[in-house]
Amino acid sequence: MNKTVYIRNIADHVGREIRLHGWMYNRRSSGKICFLIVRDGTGFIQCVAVKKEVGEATFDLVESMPQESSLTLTGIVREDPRAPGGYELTLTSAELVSPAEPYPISLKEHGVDFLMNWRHLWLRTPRQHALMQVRAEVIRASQEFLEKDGFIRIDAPVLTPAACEGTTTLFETDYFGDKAYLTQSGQLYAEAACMAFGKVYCYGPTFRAEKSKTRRHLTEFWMLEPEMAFYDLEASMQLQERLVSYIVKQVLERQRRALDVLGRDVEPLLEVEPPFPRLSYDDALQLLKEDGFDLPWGEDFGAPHEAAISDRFAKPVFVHRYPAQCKAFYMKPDPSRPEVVLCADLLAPEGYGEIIGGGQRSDDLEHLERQMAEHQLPREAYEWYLDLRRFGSVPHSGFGLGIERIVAWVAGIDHIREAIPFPRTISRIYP
RNA sequence: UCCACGAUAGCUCAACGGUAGAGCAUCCGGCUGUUAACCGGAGGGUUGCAGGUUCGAAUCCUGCUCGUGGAGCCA
Repeated sequence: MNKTVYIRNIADHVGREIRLHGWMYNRRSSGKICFLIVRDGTGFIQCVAVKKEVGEATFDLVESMPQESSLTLTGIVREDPRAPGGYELTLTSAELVSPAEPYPISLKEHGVDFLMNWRHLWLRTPRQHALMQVRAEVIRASQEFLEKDGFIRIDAPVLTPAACEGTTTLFETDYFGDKAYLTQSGQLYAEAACMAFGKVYCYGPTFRAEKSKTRRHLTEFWMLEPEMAFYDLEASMQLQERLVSYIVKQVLERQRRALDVLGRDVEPLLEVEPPFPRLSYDDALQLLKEDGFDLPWGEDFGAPHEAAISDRFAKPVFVHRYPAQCKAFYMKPDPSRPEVVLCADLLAPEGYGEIIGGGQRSDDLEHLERQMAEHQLPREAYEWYLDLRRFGSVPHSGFGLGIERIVAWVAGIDHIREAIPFPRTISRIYP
C-alpha cells in the first residue's frame, strides 16, 4: 500500500514505494529519460521517469508539464549519489493536480524589483525557502527562551492614540472620526504589563512612516520586546546576550541545512556566546577617534561609526550610556552621571549594525513629567503611562529586538527585505 | 528630504551618433543519468514618458516618472 510521504522524511523510506504531493520545480529531459525536481514545502527531490517503465502517456505528461504544475507522484525511493540531495524517486506513476501557466520566474538571474513583484511565487525557491526557515527558527527560539526563563507573552495593541517615541513619523488612520496611529513600538504597553506579570514580552508588527531607503529599514517590521520589572540595565544586558546566543545556537542546530543553502559561513556564528563586550559611549568615542572619526561628545553615532565599532569585535557588542540628548524621553538617567542615560544598543558583527535597542526606564514621576514637557508630548495620551509611576513604581528595563535584522545577520543576507515574507518599504506595498 | 547610479524582447544584459542583438524563458524537433542539462529551428521590440540638437538618436541635451544603492532616522 502506498503511503503519502513528505520529502523531509524521504530517507526513512528507501526501497519502498511511496506517494508524494508537490510542485514541479525544474525538469531535465532526454528523450527517453526525464528528471523532475519536485518540491513539497518540506524539501526538494529529484524524480526519474523512464519512458519504457512509466509508459508513454505518463512520460509525455511529466515531460510536457509546465514548471510549477502541481502533481501527485508514486515511485520507489532510492539512494543515489548522482541525485542532488542523495535520494531520488524512481517514478511508477504521475498524476497532474493542476497545470501551471507559463511561469514568470526562470532559474536564471533576476533583479530584485522583478522578483519582489512576484514575491508570492518567489517564496517557492530554495533560497527564499531557507530564509523563511531561518526566520521561523529565530522567532521560535526567542519565544522558547523567554518562556523557559519565566516570561509571559502579553501583546500590545497595533492601533494606538499617540506616538510611543514622539519623534518618528507615524502612519495615521481614521478611527471612527478620530485619529489613530499604527504602533511604532509596544514598549509602553509592555511596561504596564510587566508591573502586572513581572517578566513579559510582546511580539508583533510595528510601523514607521519614515522614508528610509537603506538595506536595514522597512516601514513594517516585527519586533520582540521583553520588559522586566526589577531589572537594571546590567541585568537586561545579561538577558540580551543569553537570548541572542540562544537564538544563534538554535538556528545553527536546527537549520544548518538552510544556512548551507544560503551559503552562510557559520564560523563567526559559532563564537556567539555570553559574555558580549560592553563599551560605554565615552569609550566608543575614544575608539572612534583612533579610527579617525572625531565626533564631539553628545553627537549620536551614524551607520559608519557603528560599523567601525562592531568591526573591532568578533561578537555582538553593547554600546551603553549614551548622552541623554540622543535618546528617547523615557530613558532613566544614570544617577552617578545624569548627562547620560542607562541605555544600551546591541550591534551585530560583520557590519550588520544595531539589532537591539533598549535600556532602563525612568521610574520617577517628576522626571518623566519634565521629559514629556520638554519633548512637547500630549500629556492626556500618556496619563495611563504616568500612572505606572504613581502606583508602585519600580526600577525596570526592557529592549526591542528587530526580527528582520537578526534574521538578516544570522542568515548572512545583505538586505532585510528578504528576511520578511512580504516586505513593506517606501516604494513597495504590493503584493 | 539629500547625494550617486540606472530604465533596450517575458527575464538578465549587449549595442554608446549610422540596418536593435545574445543567452535564458516560450513554441516545434532531437537525445536513456541529467545537475541553472545539451543540440537544431521559430516567434518575440513605439529602446520608461515628453520635448530638443542632428541629414540621422537606444546612444547627445532638458524636464518628468519609476527603480536601485547610500545618508539622515531607527529595530
